[in-house]
Amino acid sequence: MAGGNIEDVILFQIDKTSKISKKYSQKEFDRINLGITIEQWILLKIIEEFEHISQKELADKSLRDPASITRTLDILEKKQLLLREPIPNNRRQYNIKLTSKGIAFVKKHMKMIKEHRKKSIEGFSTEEVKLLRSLLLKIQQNMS
Amino acid sequence: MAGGNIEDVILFQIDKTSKISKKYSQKEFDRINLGITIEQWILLKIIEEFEHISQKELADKSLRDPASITRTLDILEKKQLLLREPIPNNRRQYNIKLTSKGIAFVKKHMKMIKEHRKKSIEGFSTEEVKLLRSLLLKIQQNMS
DNA sequence: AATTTATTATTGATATATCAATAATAAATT
DNA sequence: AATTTATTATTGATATATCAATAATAAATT
Repeated sequence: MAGGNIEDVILFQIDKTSKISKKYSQKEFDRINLGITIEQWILLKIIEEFEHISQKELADKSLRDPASITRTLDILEKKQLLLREPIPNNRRQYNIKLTSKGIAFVKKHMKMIKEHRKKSIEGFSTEEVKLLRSLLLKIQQNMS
Repeated sequence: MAGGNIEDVILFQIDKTSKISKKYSQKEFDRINLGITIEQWILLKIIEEFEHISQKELADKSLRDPASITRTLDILEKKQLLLREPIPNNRRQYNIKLTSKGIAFVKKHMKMIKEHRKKSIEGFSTEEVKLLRSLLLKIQQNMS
């Protein structure tokens, strides 16, 4: 193994794996004219999980910048998939919630998403998945 | 393990790991006023490895879009770290090469980059690194 | 209670990501 | 050799990423 080859760098392979996987899913999204991006889907999914959530929490959970969340929420709000609900006695935050259209949207496409997740670890043993997860968490700790 | 938690999704953890690592490196870049981004560094590194390379090849190796490469190269050319060298008898491609300033730049900061790579897999056995790499490659194949 | 500090969301600026369209031209085909 | 096809780099449009600055206001301190 040559020291100078970027393909030998684990962080490069991690990024590459993430890019390839996102491209795969985005192509499937486009193929069925889903009308949203991967990043938008992830936000919808997080909101669905937590029922209601602030923009700050969304930024933290998705590891994105609050500014970026603001803009993506604008898009999803325009698509009527979610709404910013005012919080009584708190005029600094909103409760971000899915609309009924948003809930139906997530429900409708969850099966496809689960297939992508499954496909990614096809041929893996339970042990391998566990090990992979623990190694990834270890890197996250190392870089935090 | 609940089925509905996005943190349990391997692809999510892979992306998270990549984001955390990039943020770590970018912060270090900014701390020493390096003046470039991670993406820009990666291009410089690939060009350094291959000595000269076309934009198409750069796009393939970095898994980025040719349009994105065009724009990032404009920035790096303005910084005088690289140049687009015309190829005789080929007016469609360029040879992308580092300038002497670019070569010196990569050489100067390579030590820091190697420290980041090392830090990411701190506490890993040789076996674990090998296994992690093979699992990542397997996911890449699954999603290709 | 008044003042100070910290937090949240937004906007502007700049870089990156991706698709589609285009121009130039190299490569393949007839 | 002339024509067709494929490839490469670029530009425009739109989405995302990040930092810095800002406004609003909640929380903490005096």
